[in-house]
Amino acid sequence: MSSDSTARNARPARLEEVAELAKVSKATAARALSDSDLVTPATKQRVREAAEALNYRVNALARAMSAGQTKTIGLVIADISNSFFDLATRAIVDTAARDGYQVLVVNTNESLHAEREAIRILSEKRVDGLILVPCSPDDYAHLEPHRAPVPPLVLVDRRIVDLDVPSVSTDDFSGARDAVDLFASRGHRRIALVVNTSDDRVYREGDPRSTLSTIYDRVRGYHEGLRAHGIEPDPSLVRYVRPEHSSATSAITQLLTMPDAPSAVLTTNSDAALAVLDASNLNSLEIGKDLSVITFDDAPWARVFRPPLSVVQRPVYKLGSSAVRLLMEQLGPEHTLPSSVELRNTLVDRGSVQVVGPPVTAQRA
Amino acid sequence: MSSDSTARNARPARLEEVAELAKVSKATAARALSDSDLVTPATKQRVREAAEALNYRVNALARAMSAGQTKTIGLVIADISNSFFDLATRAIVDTAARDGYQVLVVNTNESLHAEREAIRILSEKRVDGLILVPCSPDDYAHLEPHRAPVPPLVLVDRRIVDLDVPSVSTDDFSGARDAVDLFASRGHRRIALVVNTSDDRVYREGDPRSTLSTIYDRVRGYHEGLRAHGIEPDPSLVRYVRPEHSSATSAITQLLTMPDAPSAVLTTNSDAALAVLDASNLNSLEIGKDLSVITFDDAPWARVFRPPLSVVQRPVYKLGSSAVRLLMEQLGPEHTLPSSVELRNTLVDRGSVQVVGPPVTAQRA
DNA sequence: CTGAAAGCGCTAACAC
DNA sequence: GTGTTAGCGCTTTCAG
Repeated sequence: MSSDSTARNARPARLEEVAELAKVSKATAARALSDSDLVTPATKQRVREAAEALNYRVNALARAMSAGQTKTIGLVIADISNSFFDLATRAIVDTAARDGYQVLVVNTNESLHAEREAIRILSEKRVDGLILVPCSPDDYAHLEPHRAPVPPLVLVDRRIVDLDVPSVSTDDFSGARDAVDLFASRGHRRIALVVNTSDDRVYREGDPRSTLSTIYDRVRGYHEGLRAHGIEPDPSLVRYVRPEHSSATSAITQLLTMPDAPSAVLTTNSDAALAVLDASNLNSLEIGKDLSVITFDDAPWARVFRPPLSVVQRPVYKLGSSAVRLLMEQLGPEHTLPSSVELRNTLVDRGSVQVVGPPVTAQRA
Repeated sequence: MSSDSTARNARPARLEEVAELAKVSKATAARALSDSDLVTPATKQRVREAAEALNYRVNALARAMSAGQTKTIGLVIADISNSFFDLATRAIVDTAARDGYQVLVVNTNESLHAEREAIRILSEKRVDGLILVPCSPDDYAHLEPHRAPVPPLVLVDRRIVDLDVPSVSTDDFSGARDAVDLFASRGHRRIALVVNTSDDRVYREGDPRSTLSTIYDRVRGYHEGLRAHGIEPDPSLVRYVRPEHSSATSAITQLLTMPDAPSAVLTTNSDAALAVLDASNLNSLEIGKDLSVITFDDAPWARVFRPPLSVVQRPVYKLGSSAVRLLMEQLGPEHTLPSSVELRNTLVDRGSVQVVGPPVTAQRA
């Protein structure tokens, strides 16, 4: 039944063939298909029918070559399957589609080498722009607009202090501070912080260039929260755990079973929270009773858990869609370099923070 | 400090410029960069240095035009942010990268129209192949190799009965049957099935063409499980809920509070499980005690939940990587059309299925 | 309103 | 070994 012109493996029809069938030139055919005013309605009609008959599809490669744009953006993400990045990915894919762009996704798995490779490949494929979750706070030579041939760029989630590139992030300093404030106002004094990261470097006060910005902000916010309540920071209450669930669980077990163990834990993402819940189970600690918990990121299970988990809700979808918006501004005719955006987090107190003493109010500086 | 040739917005260097700088022809330059044997080591060196100096990046578009392949595959997925598809996406992106392919991702949000558009766009962009989670079991004219100019195709997760295209799926019939078998062997007789789908159509026995294959298989497996234990199917125990959490929760509340309510529930994915847990909370039903639960898909939170959830574990990562493998076989020099693959599920009994009567063994037909 | 032709940057077949 | 050249399929002046 199928005509040869459309059979499998048949080279798809070219514009020239459409033009021939419609008995016009390539130029006219092209104009007709792009609905140009310079073409007679009758001619347009003939061309459209010819295209339809041949099942014509423009070759976007050829178009991109002459037009100078691919209508494709690159997304370089640190870990797609992270419960946070997957929603962001979706936001980016959907938002970009609305603007007529498709998204070429590369996963770096938090490897700097992979990041460099990804950028090279996406540059070669001539993406019109790039959205990137950088994996290092201080190794960014490959991102410098003036050194490498990098397409217009937007950073998501993590900022890079010395790099003059627009970024979209969330106000994690306030998020962490507010979480600690909630703990302290309910009487907690031994408040732990579990930082989930595959990066080895730890927070160093006043040195935002050596830790991922998300981590830096959260640790700083944590300290600020303690300070506001006159609580002396105890380094042993801050733990860095790797993303692998098992290693995180054992590190946290150690935290929860140490002498003078914390009564409250703030975790930097929902995977770390799961590790805390797991460790609590293993050590027969009841959440919301023996141990209070707040986590960054409102995973779908957080509100269903018993007790429902209190969280620092980050506007993940908006993070992604804003990134696309910033990129589109750069791609627009204005060619403006947009300024960075910091979105607000929301502390949602659901039930995993118990009262252990009389209400306490912070003494903000 | 930056030379003009590499400054921002400067058109990236072309092969011709590299050739000029190295004082050779384009052809030689091209051969040198692809490390061909036909070039003197000395010449190679010169060309490489020239390329380096100009920060040369091949234009993959131009290469694709003459080479006839883009080294890009398209991924058309029904819902990226679904806890199941995000891992599959990652598997596909990672596996493809290992074969030197990048992935252009499009989300259809379960819309047939979006699916058709996605395929058109990806065809235009000349992807070498396509991995697709189809959103309809019976509307597939746009997927027919002999009707439309569709690139080599592999279906993931969902099969289409009458469409001769390789697919990768999991053995969900057995998964559902085994789950019901476990329930029944522990004495459950009122066993419900909660099907999470955005498709309106319901299961019709013997009609695998009108329901998504994943749903068809699971309902059939559920029935088979009941049959093996001599339990009469009760239509009121099978509920179709839409993905939106709130509507799912209310539908499930209705199920759990009806007269002669089920003592066990099997859910077709982890989102549905969350809705069941939520509804249980709202109605003060304790999981593993008042209500037994098994769910498809081993979400990260399932084993941390109390009691830990028993699940039908699907090999999600392998689902994705197998899809890439099947696609690569089609793209290979052999041009073989691989046969479909069905991966095995694993029933993991963790603790959300209680014993309500004496042990019972199935009477398999 | 329509057509002819010059690129876009690369690869590969064919000369030398 | 290296150079020349003809496409790949489209868009877009520039002529008419």
